[in-house]
Amino acid sequence: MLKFTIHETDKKSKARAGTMVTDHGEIQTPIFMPVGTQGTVKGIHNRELDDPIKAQIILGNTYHLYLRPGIDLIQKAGGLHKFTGYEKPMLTDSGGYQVYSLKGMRKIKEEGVKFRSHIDGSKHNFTPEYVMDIQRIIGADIMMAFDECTPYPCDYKYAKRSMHMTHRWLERCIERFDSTDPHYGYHQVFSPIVQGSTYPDLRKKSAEYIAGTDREMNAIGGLSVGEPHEDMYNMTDVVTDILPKEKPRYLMGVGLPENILESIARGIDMFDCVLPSRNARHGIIYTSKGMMNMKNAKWKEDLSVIDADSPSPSSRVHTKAYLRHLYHVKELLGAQIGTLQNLSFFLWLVNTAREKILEGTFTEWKEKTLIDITRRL
RNA sequence: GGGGGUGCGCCACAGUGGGAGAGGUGGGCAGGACUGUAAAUCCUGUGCUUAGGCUGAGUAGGUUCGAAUCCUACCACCCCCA
Repeated sequence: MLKFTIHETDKKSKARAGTMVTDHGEIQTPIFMPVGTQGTVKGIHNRELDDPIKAQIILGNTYHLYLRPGIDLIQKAGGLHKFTGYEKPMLTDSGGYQVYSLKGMRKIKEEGVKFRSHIDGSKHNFTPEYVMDIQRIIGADIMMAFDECTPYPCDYKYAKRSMHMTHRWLERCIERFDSTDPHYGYHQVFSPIVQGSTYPDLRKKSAEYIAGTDREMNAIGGLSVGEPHEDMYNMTDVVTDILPKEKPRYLMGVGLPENILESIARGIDMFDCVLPSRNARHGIIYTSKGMMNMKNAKWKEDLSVIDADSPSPSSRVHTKAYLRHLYHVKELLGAQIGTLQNLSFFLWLVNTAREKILEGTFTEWKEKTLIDITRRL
């Protein structure tokens, strides 16, 4: 069973600091989960997830791992932990996000989703039941429901219909999940996902429905797909007022550093986002003093270190001019140093938020920190 | 030394071979985007300008109403022969 303990709740916001205990280890919340879609967080090694990043849990993706290397091999290897050598907690996304991002290469029906592989165009059929089976084989500590992530903007009629279908799919996910056992001897948590686009009444309805399924944790999906930040925050607010306080809440796909702080304030415990890792490969560096586009000419001769306060040693040693050079000549080390910097910053951000919640100074710290981290250097 | 070929925009390569094209592709350079990873990716710009235009096809002449295109000389590079 998943144990979740809340140690402290902020007086001026809904922020909380807690601990989740999985069979692969503890997770101190609020937490940011680096995304490792294909069995690796792009650009870095597992041991760097421990040090300097201090990751406590990472993501994998059902759709991608199913296509390559395929579930037979993962099963043969003894699950994704064994296959990758990463023995800390893992969460798998269900492929619901690919229903959204691979639009044009899939067909959504009540029964499930027919995909065309983005690799070779081959046809595949994902049903809620099959996605549960695949995630059992992958063996992540947390399995996500198969949902439809609606795009933005999304008209009310479609959002409502999609939400109801996601709820029906959820029933099927639960039935299959509850009637099957883990393959590898450790517990797997199942998380349902709230949908409802940017409509408060739909979000409320969905949150009530999801809360009613009484699972070990809950997630909010369908946000950070291009809607204004105010909508994202409002929807999160509506939903966290309904989802049970005693269970972890996961806001899927979020986000920018400021999104994370604002969402912690609204009662979110878990985040994931490709932004720090992807942007690192594209030359965007996040620090506690602001963000930099390292490719810009302004850094060409800047021989000061990347970030003197960084948790990542390479950022304290190497200069901005050197990192810019690495990006310019497309050396892989640039992406590596950048990924280490961004992910260790994101983990620093949530860990510090946690400390401040425990100290009772979260809201003041958040307001001050927002000014720093949104600065463009 | 002789013969042949080629020279344009930051670079390379294609293309054109009397009516200009500030044209193509790639790269470089300068910006921008990226939120449960079809992404080490994608997009925009890249002669000057007072925004009307102006200048421009190795250099200098010439022929022509008109030349990147034809002619002459020179320069540079490439190939072949000695």
